Amino acid sequence: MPELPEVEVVRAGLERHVVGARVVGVDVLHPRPLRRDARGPEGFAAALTGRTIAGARRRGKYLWLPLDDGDALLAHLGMSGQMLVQPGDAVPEKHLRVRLRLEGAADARNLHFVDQRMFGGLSLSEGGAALPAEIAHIARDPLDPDFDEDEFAARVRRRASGIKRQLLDQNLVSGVGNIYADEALWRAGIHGERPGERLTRTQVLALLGHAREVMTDALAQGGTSFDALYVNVNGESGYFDRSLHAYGRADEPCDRCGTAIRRVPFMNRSSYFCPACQPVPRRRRVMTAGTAPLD
DNA sequence: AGGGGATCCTGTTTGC
DNA sequence: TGCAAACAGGATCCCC
Repeated sequence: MPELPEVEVVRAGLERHVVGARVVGVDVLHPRPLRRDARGPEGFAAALTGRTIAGARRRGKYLWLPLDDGDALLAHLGMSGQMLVQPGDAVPEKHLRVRLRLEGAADARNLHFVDQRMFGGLSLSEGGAALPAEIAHIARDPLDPDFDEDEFAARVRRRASGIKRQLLDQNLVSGVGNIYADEALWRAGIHGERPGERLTRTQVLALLGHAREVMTDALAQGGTSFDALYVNVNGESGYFDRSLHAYGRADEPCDRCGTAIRRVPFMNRSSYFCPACQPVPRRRRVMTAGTAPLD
């Protein structure tokens, strides 16, 4: 599942392989990944044809390719999206959804948007070269030098919402997904259901530091594919096998204290945590039906 | 307004 | 063996 490190690997690969290329044709094999583009599949294809890719940028889990005229091709990988740079005669992947035929870059090939589950997508953003308006609401990510830690801590501490939900709120901080959220919380020794307003500023900043660290570590390992011909991301960076302490480790011993890692449902997915290192917050007293209200 | 749950997708895994 | 349910989850939408 592409979170920030995986998307950054893709961005770097695109920068290397497709910047300078001109789009000479667009083949739309499935309309769904273009649902965010008001032009529709045909309009998207027509509008993109003839443009030249001028760069490759990223914010959080979004990436965009600025075009030479100030517009941008905006992309999100969703959960299963891939951007593959392929030779012109490549056999289409099973889940190939959109193919950009390229010409003119140093090693011009075709760019394939492959996405099994199609939570991801592409769109053409008018005037979006610097920052697409469609993602203006997405916060900076922890690896962005302009990320404002003080503001982040202040906002988190103003909300009653659980800290994991806040970590996943792309309006507060971007790039963190379910996996790295659990890992950062494990490293910080904080339970994801702790209300933001009950954390100290120091705790929030430490947690943010752990999130940054776990993503930097993953990036360092995923970075080995920078030189690969194909820009690829499928969540199998190798990082997952070696370095995860919490995510996906239900019933396995905690690497820090040996207590069995627990899995609980969370937002239609799962949260993993160590019940000893990350104690479940005590519920505040709730009025029960039989309790007389205070006068 | 903030909080929290539902929804979209498809392929794989698990369970009866 | 076969079918159905559960599961994976980023972003958005909707209701309270």
